[in-house]
Amino acid sequence: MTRSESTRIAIGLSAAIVGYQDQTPLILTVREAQNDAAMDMLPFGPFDPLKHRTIELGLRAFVLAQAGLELGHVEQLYTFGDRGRHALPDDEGAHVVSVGYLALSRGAKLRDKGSMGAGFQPWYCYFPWEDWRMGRPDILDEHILPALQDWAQSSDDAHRNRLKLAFALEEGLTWDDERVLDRYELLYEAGLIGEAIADGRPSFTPSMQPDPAIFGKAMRYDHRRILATAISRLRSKLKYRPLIFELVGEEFTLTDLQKTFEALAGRHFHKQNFRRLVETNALVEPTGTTSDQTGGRPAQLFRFRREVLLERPAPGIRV
Amino acid sequence: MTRSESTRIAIGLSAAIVGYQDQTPLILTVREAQNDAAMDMLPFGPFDPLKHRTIELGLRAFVLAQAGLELGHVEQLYTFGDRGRHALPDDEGAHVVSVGYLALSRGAKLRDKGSMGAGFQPWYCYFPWEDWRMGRPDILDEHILPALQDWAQSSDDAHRNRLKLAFALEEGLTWDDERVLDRYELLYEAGLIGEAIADGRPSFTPSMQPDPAIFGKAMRYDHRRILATAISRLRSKLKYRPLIFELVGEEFTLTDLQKTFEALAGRHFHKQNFRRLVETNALVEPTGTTSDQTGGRPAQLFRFRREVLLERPAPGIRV
DNA sequence: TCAAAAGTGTTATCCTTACACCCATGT
DNA sequence: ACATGGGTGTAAGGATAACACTTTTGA
Repeated sequence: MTRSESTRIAIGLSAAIVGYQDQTPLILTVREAQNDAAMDMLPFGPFDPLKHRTIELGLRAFVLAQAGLELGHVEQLYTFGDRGRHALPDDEGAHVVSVGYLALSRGAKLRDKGSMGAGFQPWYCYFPWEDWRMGRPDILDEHILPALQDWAQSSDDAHRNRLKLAFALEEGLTWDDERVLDRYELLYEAGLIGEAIADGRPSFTPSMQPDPAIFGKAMRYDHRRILATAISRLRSKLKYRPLIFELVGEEFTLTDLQKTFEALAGRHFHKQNFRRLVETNALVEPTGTTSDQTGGRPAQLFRFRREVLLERPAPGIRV
Repeated sequence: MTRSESTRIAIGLSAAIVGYQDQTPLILTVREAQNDAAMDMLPFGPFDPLKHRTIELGLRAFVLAQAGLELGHVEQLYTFGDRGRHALPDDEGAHVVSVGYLALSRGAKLRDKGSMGAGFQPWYCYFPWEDWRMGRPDILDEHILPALQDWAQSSDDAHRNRLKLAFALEEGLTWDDERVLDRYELLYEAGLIGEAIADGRPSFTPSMQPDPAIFGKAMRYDHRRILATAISRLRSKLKYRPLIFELVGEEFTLTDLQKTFEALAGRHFHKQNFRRLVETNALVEPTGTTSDQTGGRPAQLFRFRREVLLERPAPGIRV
């Protein structure tokens, strides 16, 4: 109950900053050379309560300073305090608690190929199995699930059941786009991804480095876990908050909007139902103009009806 | 990006530990004498990463040491890092980041009247306007809403709209039992509750101390805000996770279960619909025995079907 | 005239909500 | 007999999921 015995600890901030361009959800990563390969991380930095009144303000400031980005919606994800969570290169015995954030940013542009430093990267290159827009990914049945099943065989019931639910392995279960974190954690525990090997976990297939085309690109520290948390949260929140409008332009066609939504959710939606939901919830209003950039019939342009925020308790698109 | 420049900070843990007895949701508070009154706080203490591998383990340990309680379900709520969040009595310039937790505990017993120290207290004595089980609380229309409306009159549109949504002030809007935090924050911003006065906020009615029978009992620091967050989270989570079974005994009647649920949600549910949901989701199974403690027809006893956790992706009771 | 994409009408189904009613026990 | 609380059937209304179809442009 006494406060004075507290240990002094360093607070780190990690940010999953989401953008969107050309039907591709993007995530801001910092790329670093590492013995003739490259390693990605999320932007992260210290939180200094002397300089910033709240953690969120600290985050906005360091992202602005480091990447020149103004953030829109920002929300806290989770605070990790694991001691042996990761070995820091410059760790002189500081104990680190790290606070993860999700943020949205307009006008993101894809990183130049081969560039280092900060840049936006398609998020599915870290989670290829999460993109079902071209149908169920082949890598699931060809590589991921066999490897996971192998591991589960020699594991316990609890693991087998988590596997069953997270990957919808039984008749009657359906793939839940929100379970990104569950699936990532299972892959980690099974020792199938780079981070597990880096953390010195007993790997089930220790002989080979996991193929990034199958198991995704590894990230430094636990940053891919934070990203998984961010995607889970965003996919879930889109259903009851109009966050999607922070990623499209001021004016957009309904197809634009749907494509953006589908890119984030990683799956397709029924066109008519999507439109009805948007209309029923009064989320958009026509601008009166049309766009002929479509290739076919020109599309009506819409804008976000900001007023919904004042009218409805939970405006979103639950599909 | 460099870690070494981090400021050293103390990490505090605050826990909202929920129990249940006799149709009353309880919360563990620590009561302290304060110039011939008493002041309640949540149990809180420092997190020491040298002693505990994760924050959650640290929390379990300090609750066990301090209150002798074994916790069931534990989940993180939010991390606050406000500089001027509250003045600590023994603050020698330490900057505090505090991590809030929600936890459930079986077998809680109501605090002895007048006792000091740790004990379970009905949570509605901190939020009397949140208990709608005996109908819409009179204090809302008689005191709370008039005071809030007064304040909103001299405030801006954003405040008026938040007020409208949080308290369902218009035809077509319904009281949302999950918006506990929204409502608390409005009362705080309006300067209507004790904490706002303690924090030196400009009070709208500075002349009188708020009546605890109307505006609830104040708590130390921002602990009532953490409790509001906990209630919001718990009410929401009950709808898709079977947490309710951590608060009832091994065996229970369906009416017991419903009463517990209603106590937490702060409102009544349709008996048949509640039962159908419990049955449809296969959450319980009959033990085959009956209880004649009921006063009327003896009731069948049920137990939680643990297997649902392995079968269904999101088993809960959405009413 | 055809391809491409926009945009719409309608139905079958399920889930939610609420009504009204019956049942088994103690006093 | 009747009060008390346990326990159930069923119908109305609304939300959801999917079908197939028409419209408007550019090439």
